[in-house]
Amino acid sequence: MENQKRTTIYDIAKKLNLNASSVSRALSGNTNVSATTKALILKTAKELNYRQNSMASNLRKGENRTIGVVVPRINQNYFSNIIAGIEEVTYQKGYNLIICQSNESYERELKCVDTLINQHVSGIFLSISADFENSDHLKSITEHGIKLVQFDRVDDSLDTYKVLSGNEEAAFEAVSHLIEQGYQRIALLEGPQNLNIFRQRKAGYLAALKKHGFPVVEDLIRENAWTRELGAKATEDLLSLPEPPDAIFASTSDFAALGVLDVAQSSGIKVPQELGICGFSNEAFTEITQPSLTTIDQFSKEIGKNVANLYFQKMKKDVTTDTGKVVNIKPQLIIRNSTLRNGG
Amino acid sequence: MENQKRTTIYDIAKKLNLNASSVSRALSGNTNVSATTKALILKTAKELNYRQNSMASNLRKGENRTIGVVVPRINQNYFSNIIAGIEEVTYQKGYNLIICQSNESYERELKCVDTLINQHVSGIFLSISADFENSDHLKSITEHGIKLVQFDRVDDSLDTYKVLSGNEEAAFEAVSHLIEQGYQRIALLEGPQNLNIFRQRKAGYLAALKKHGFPVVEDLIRENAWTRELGAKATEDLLSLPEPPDAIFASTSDFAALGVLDVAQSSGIKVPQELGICGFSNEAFTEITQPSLTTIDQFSKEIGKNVANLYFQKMKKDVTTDTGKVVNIKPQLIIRNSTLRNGG
DNA sequence: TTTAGAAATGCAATCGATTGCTTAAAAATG
DNA sequence: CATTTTTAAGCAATCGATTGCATTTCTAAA
Repeated sequence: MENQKRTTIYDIAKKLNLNASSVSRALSGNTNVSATTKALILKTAKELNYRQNSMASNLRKGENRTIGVVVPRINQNYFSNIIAGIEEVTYQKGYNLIICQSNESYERELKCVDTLINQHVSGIFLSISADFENSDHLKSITEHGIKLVQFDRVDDSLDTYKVLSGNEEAAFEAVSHLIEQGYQRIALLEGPQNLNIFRQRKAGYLAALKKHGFPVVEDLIRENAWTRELGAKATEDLLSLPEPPDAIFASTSDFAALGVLDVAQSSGIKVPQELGICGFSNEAFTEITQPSLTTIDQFSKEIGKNVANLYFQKMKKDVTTDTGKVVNIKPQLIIRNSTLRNGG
Repeated sequence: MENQKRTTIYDIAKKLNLNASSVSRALSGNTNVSATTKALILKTAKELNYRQNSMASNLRKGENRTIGVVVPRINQNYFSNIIAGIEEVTYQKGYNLIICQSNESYERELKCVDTLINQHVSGIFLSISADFENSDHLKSITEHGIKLVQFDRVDDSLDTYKVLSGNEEAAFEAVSHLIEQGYQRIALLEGPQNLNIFRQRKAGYLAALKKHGFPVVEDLIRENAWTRELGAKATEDLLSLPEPPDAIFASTSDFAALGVLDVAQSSGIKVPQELGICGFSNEAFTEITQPSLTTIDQFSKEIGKNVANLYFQKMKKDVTTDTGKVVNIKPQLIIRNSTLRNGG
């Protein structure tokens, strides 16, 4: 059962006293086969349990209806939803997905890309890892004639297809909302600045402060606070300042925001009265916490669909596009109780 | 850039006035090549930006270091963690993963399996979809010489490699715990009975009742309540009974348990005093709800690792195995506030 | 210097499917 | 019935890498 040879078109041909080319034509729905032999071929193919060898077929045809996806982690809601969105489109087109995780490691990202290039996939959809160094491997992708679509965490300097998230505007909106709610000292939890998305979110934060005439207090900006634990740690630090913040924008993730909430609750600080909290990504749990968390929805599944559609060149009408190579999905601020201290 | 031909070993051979076979040997680290030419070949390979065509290589060698994974949904914590676990092992072995979702559709599951067979993957790891009909496609997998590992939702009748979860014991434990806490009328939210895992959980529930001399009340058993909404609906029904339950075991999922909690809170019913709630799967949010939810951890990442290890025949020692083909990962009851009405 | 033995390289078939071209058979036309 | 046209089927090369076997080159021992 292990080592049996699988039936090929030659087996079918031999059994029917035909040439393999006729079998191939019959199976691929080609016209140049008589109806009777075609029926015969199809019948014996089923009998012999024949399956096309797509490796041979792809090799000969020089095409490969397979797309590689590289994400930092698949067990994160945000990314698995994107993948679900991608898959919805590629499935319909009859394309296969090879999904790889970089595990936020640059080295591993390189390896993933390498294997995908060797596999001769026809497209690669990629979101770069946290310890991103340079984009030689991305250039390599296009150099090998493979279509690259970057999404979310992209290298701006490369002229590839991209699906972006309007991080700056979203952060701007979030901070503006906090200001409108009367918060005066708004802290920022920021992510690794080698990733464009975190730079953009910080820019949005700064822009909002500027617009409303608020000073930028360096002490209120904390680096690399993007897990629940790191968020909690940063919050403890912040709250022990002589002039502590009255709101924290966890621009890195909802997990960081949860860490903030943890500390607030254990220190008896009232949210949203004494401390406003805003996260990022609209993870499912943000609706469940007490109080529920204000956050930003990025429409991850939509992002995924757009990535795939961009690949297939079928863009939706209702999205912003620049050069025809870039799609912007506007995120949405979801206002919940963690920042609502006056009626709105 | 699109249609350029990729360099092959023949291009390298031609440039160096060598035969392709030498190039192939040099690149595959074979011994029968002189050190000088080997160095030369490696150098020009890099210059010409050569990448092995794995389709050609696999075709010739008749092997394919690729494994297909079929899951109902990847944007569910439980499954994406399993995949993460699988990937951790397969990555080390230099295997690629092709991940497919059946979206809980039997028809689509068939298609996934079909494509994977055509791709000549060397293994398929699969968890069957909710509207499972029959396992002809699974038989087909092994008939084509592909090693099949089923996990979680498996077809018991097939003699394949399996990683199971001890659902019955877990459910038994959970219900026993509820009984110990003094709950008297324990309701069950059950899932589609065509899936073995839900049958097993029900069996565990019934066994626990029996052992403690509790009657089985049909009215307290509700079918197909496995989303937040359906869980809420079922709870409303249950609570309007003349003799409502004082505990609900949402054996289907934590999402259903969340639905139960929703209704309890909106009807002012105190949890755990007036109503005990227990979920299944230990989703991340169960720790966050107020009160936190008692649930069952299935060690999903562990399951994934074991699936892959079973494929590679390297089993851990600390797990139960039957015939050497089945691995059991014992789940663990996580007791939290939603069922703790006396000190324990 | 000759020659056995080892090392390096070349040759050609192979994996399975596809496809341009040629030939054979059948159908249509005069 | 002869000829042209259409249709069906076969032949053989191809995709790119691998590998058993044959051949050449080199090394070292006689």
